[in-house]
Amino acid sequence: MKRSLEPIEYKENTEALARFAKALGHPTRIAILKHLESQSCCFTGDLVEVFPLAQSTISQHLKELKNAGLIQGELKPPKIKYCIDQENWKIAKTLFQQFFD
Amino acid sequence: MKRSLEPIEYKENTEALARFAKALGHPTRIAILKHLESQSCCFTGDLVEVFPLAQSTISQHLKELKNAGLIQGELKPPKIKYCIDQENWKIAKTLFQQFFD
DNA sequence: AATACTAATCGTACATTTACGATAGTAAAT
DNA sequence: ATTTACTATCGTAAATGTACGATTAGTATT
Repeated sequence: MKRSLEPIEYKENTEALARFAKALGHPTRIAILKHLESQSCCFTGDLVEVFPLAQSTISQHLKELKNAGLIQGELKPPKIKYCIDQENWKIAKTLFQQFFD
Repeated sequence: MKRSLEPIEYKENTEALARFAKALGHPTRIAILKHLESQSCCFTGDLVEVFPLAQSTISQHLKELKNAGLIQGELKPPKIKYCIDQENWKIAKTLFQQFFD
């Protein structure tokens, strides 16, 4: 490829919205977030039982959601309790609201 | 890979939301949609002038947005006028609203 | 019929994503 | 100090995404 270096500069909100959207761009991650919303929190193991996916795959999806800032993990040894990151959740919500008018 | 065949079945709304989110998961496509919202409509050529991307790349992004149902193209020879697909736009808006409560 | 204009599609290269099993890490309990 | 329980990370394979230039296709206009 001859991918143009010096990547395009978009407005910060555009980049942020795209990042959130990308994180939401897989049904498993949507389902995980819905689950977190209803349960308010849960452990990795809970999800592994709910979804027919390998533990490592679930963990990978959780990592992406965490990187996007949509969830946060709290050490509850030997488990890890994942919750919605309320602050960023609100930001994402606002961005999508604004975007759709 | 040993990708598990027989893909997971999610609720229709979950799949739909993920599809929309995936289409929104790139800053260029967000920017294109914002442009369409402000102009209400535009031609492919307009976008090629606005973004420092090859014409084929823009066309590719438009195709994805069209496949996701977010935009629709109207033949206006020799150009093609793209507009937001209001019906699906409303559906997407509702899905995101519901998702974020 | 030939030309001009616009946009889609093709072919290609590299990056990223998604999935898996296997392994490593961490903290409590024995 | 070992063992146990849970989760992250590594390594890998295949699919998908993103970008480009070149080509093709479609629709007036000449």
